[in-house]
Amino acid sequence: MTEIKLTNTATRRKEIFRPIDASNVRMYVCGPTVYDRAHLGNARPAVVFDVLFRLLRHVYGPGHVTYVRNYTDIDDKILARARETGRDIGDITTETIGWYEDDMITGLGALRPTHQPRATDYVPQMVAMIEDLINGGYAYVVRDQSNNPPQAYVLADRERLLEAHALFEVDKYERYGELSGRSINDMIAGARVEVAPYKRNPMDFVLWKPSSRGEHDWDGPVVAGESVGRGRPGWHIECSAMAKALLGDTFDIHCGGMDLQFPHHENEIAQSCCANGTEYMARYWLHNEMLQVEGKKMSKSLGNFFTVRDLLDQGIPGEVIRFVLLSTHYRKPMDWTAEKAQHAHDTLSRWSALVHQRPAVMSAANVPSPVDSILLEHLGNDLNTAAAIARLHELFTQGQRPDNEGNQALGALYHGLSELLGLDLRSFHDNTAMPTNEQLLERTELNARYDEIVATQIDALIARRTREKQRKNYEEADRIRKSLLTAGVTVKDTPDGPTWSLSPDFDFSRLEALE
RNA sequence: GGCGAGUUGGCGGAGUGGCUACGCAGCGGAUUGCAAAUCCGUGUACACCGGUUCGAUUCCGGUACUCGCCUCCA
Repeated sequence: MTEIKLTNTATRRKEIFRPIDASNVRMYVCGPTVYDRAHLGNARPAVVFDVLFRLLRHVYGPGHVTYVRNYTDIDDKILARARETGRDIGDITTETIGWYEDDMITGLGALRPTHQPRATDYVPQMVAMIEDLINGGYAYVVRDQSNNPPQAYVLADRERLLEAHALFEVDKYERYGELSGRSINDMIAGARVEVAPYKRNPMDFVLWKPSSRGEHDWDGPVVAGESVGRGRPGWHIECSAMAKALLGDTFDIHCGGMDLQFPHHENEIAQSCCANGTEYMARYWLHNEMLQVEGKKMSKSLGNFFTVRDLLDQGIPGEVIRFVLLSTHYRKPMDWTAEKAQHAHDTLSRWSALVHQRPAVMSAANVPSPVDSILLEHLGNDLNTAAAIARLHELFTQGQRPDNEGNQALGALYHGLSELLGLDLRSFHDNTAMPTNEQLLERTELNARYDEIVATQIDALIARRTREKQRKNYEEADRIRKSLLTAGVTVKDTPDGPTWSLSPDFDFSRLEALE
């Protein structure tokens, strides 16, 4: 059996993965808050941990891995969006979830997780967990009686202000801070947390909070026969409750972005361990590093981000996005650049062209075959997707041989790529240059229509050249190709006929001048 | 202020206490009517300063720089 090693944030070491129950390996990934399109940074964990899911399925069997990725569908940002647009919250979240699945599953080729729970479907479980925490002495209920309520509150909300918060008391969990390597004292020293006079410790975090509008709320926890009041769950308890409901009190692997390590994951551990009475929540904690765009941090507040849909709409195939995301190890910061997209595109084009040329490989594509052991070894080594891709390059070189050995190498390339990295070369067809960042930003629907007209004219010219070639009139054929090249159109002859691609400096007006 | 990560050849990007990563680009050659693709060959890279060692890019310590988290964020 392939050995899988994973870098465990909890121990800061690379460890050999040993499942709690090999017949049901359980993993949880913190999913998106569904109020808007997923951006490129959201795609990184979705793609990287999809590879982990594929690897676990390969090693333990597809029926023996349970993968949960949640949807946070109740949150301040969603409420704000509903208020801004006047739309129903359920409409917004349902639509956004549809987008997410279009982008990640259809667009980027991620497998559908076993369960994709919506937080709002698990509120009773959250309430029960909060009750356990309060009854166990790990959490407390306070009423916010501060004299200066935020301006946002209107008179009608005054009553709500007296509704209670349920807070987790971090001092009651001695291992608080262990995952992120912080002590509570350190955190307080440099914390920029809101000063909330009703907190026993500034680091205490909310489990249940009153709704400011009395809408979209639920019956709260009941302690000693008395209700805490209507409201909604805090963000952290959502994941604890969903993980418990679908994976059990403890499970194998918990994944998410580095930025969630603290406070989100720290809080999840505190809640789950205290409520469930367990030593640990998950055995292995995996965190992916952040993604930047052209050397700058991508963040919503800076407004410099691309959504996955932007890239897909503007001519970058999902396979290219996925390839770029996997070409850097998940624990390293990675920079998204247009140049990388171009390189990824060129590589996939070459691989796919060769695979398409081999009937033997194509006809065997649907037949299961052993995955290349070196490839598997790289992936088992803490998801070293970059090394795995290097191995695929080697298989590609071997695959150039026109004999059976070449076919086998190519078959290994094909199968490894499709099964473990999630990239199917058969569906990859693209011959255009990747857009530059400027083009990405400027392209519009109008441009797309314009491109179509250009394509028609280029096709016509190439057809002319083909005719001239057939008449062995090479001079004329070369003249046409050279002219196209001047305009930024590169023509290549392949066994299946000529294809063309545009260079970034393609200029339609120069093409017209040739006519 | 607290916590943490990183710095590899022109670029991207793995990895290792001594042995070619890999890809792109470049250069030389082969092949193809010419191109493209492909093939072969080709680069004494590991931020800096110390230490450990027979030997360090790889381990330890320090310096510099970059970045992230601590606040909704993957």
